Amino acid sequence: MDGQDPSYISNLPPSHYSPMIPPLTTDGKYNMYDTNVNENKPFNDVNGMLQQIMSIVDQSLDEAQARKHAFNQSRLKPAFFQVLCEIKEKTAINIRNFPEDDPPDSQLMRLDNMLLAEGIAGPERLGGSSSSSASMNAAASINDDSALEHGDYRAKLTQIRQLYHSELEKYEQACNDFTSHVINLLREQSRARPISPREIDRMVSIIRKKFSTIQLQLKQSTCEAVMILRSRFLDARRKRRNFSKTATEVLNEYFYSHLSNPYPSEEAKEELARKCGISVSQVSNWFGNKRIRYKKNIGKAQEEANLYASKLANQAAQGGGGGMHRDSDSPHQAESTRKVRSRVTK
DNA sequence: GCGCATGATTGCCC
DNA sequence: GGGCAATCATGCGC
Repeated sequence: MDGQDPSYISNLPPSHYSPMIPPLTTDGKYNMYDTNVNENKPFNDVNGMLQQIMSIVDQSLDEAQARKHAFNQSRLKPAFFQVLCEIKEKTAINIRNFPEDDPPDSQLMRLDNMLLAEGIAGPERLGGSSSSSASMNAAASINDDSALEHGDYRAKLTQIRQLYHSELEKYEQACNDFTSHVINLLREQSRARPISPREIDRMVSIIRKKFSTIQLQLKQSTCEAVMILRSRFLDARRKRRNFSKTATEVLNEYFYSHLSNPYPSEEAKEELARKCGISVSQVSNWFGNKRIRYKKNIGKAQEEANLYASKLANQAAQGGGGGMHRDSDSPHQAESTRKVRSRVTK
């Protein structure tokens, strides 16, 4: 197979392309004296026909329509059509020259994946990005300012999503309109010149490819907008906010009640994060800072340790407790402190 | 405005 | 990858 469109072969009857061909006479020739044909029309000789076709663009719409109708009725049209088929075959202006389908665009796939991950493409979900919403929720719950920032972020993300979908819809509509317009045009033209259905399909795929390039640009700029929004949000988060008093108390209670080993497990960090309304990494930061600053200022830390120790003792006496497991209750506090001190001064 | 407190970041080590 | 240490940047009380 040489890739040639099987429906486009020069020895096929012209009727293969056009249903508007006049009927054949008994001897196999076209009826040149069809009663429907106006004998006064200039399409009755080849030269006149060519001149009329060449000048059709200079005519008004009505005149051109009338001329087209006259051409379609002409006795010479089948022969003319046959000639065009042969010319087309000889000059190889046919399907074999079309390139094969391109492989899926990796850039497009990347953009699609990103838009999906950010919650821009795909089904709408509350809270926007799944990847970032968890940390944002944690950060946002700590105070009203960041809650506002988070709400603002989500609102802007929703705005981007809506804009993206409305633009996408517009492009798809325009693509469909343009495609059907071209299909109609080619079908209309196929009455006068050889255009196979496969060639029309090819043209449709070319148009769709052009429109997908526009969509690619839309996806690209949407991704950029999301990235900018995200970096702005993260910048805003970088502005330090002190933890709430309760959060600091919860963290300190854990720290001083685990002085012998102030290294919360991943589970403990998660529980502390949940209790304090902060993220796990913020808990890690806090403990990192606390350990270092405790070591650096052991005197002041000792006072604080005693404070929390007596607090915990009171809680224990009342049958309460912090709710989290402690490895050192108040009677052992001094011992724990000593352990840490020895660890510090090693 | 200044100084301290404190959360976050960075670079290094294990 | 977690922890440490230094540092940055901001909050906050005075």
